Amino acid sequence: MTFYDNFLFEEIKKEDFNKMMCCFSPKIESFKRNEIVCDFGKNPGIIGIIRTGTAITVRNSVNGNRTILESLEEGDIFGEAFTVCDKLSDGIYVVCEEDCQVMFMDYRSILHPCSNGCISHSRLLENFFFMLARRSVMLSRRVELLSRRSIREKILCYLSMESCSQKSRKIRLPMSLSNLADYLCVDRSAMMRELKKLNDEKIILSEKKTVTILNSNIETEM
Amino acid sequence: MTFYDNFLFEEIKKEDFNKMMCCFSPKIESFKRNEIVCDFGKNPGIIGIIRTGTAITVRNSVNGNRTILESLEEGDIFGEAFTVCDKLSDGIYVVCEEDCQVMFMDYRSILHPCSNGCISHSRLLENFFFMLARRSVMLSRRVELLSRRSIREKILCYLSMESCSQKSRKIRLPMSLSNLADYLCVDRSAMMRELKKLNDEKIILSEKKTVTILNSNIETEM
DNA sequence: ATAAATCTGTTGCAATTGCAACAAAAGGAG
DNA sequence: CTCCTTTTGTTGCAATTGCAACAGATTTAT
Repeated sequence: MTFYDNFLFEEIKKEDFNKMMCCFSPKIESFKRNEIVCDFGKNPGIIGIIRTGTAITVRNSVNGNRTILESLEEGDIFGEAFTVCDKLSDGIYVVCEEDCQVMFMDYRSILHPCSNGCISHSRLLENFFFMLARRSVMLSRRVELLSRRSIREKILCYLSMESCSQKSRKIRLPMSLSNLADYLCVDRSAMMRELKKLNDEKIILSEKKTVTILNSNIETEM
Repeated sequence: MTFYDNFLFEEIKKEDFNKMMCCFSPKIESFKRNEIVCDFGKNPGIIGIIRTGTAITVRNSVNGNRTILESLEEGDIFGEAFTVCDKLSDGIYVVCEEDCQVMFMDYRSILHPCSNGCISHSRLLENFFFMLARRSVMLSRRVELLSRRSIREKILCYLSMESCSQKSRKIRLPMSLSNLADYLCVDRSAMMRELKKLNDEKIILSEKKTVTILNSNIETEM
């Protein structure tokens, strides 16, 4: 997969792409597991696109809690939403999970039509818009999840969402249980305890990274 | 304020606006306090713009918890992020706070250039993009807030954000304390208790809807 | 192959939080 | 002004959650 294959350049001709690249002057870098891809505290206004590999957006607070704000995969875009209040971007990083390659660009070069008058710029804008909309949807789901008041509700909400997107009652967890706890913003051991309870009550059946929803009226319980 | 004055139509000529309105076939409706402006469960794919008044996006879960997902003010746009998984839009409503007037449109009519070939459609798209970006930022902040593990951290995070956007240590709360508790997704009485503690510890000074941050290193405590 | 690191699974205990219930204050409607 | 609704402020108690600390399993690195 090349950067050209990214959804951002969908329906844009190769020559227009190359022309636009000159306007954007993008930087391409590679990262290994656990390396810091981007420190928002130091790079406000930057936009990155994951070409290969995976990464996570995390916040490390001074009292030692690590929170996973987002999971990033091939083709995902990051950065455009942390460009408001510098203070709040502090402690937020993108960290490489599986070795990845990333393209960095400046926020404004996408927004403003290039002086070269690249013909496909409006299409680019539209694509970017779609990506933002998708991101907005993802964030809404996240808020939806985090607004649940108890660990049980968070787990069930998460499973319901995954079940929905995986189109099956049998869900394969896309991350480790430790990371899931960080994602749900709860204590890992407390989450394990709750998972066990849900198993005992025969509401779910979980083994390793596979969870099956047994109780059919989960949606109505949330 | 007319709909034409909305940010969505920034830099779009009045005649182009009128022409586009034919393509969008928008519906304009008025609402009184506590009336349901929109039920996402019944209207997927709809987009609304608040012309006057205020509203909130809430989710009523069957076990009686009410969660405020968003506050909507004049010029705000809602709906575009709840168009994924129908099941999850269930129980989510926009409810009128202060009497308001709303314009409803179809999501797709903005995305796709009208067949009439309205000249300003690309500008409209760009404006819509900005609104989405702003929304994305807002949701990120929300996730940022809700990912805090304790009530104390949530309060301090909220105050820090408000202080940042109000550019002052003396903050005027834009909602009632009851609504703030719903916004932070915590029990109201527990929040009151924590507010009292913060006052006792001289970290904040709160009286009615005015809160002053006394301790200067709040950011580092989160 | 072996060591090191990470992840899973458990538990007791303490702290935080939610719940229920109430009284007082404030705000709106007639 | 007076009633009625909403909001604020409090508290005891029970339930949930986080913390700390393990041991075993699994994965990754050398």
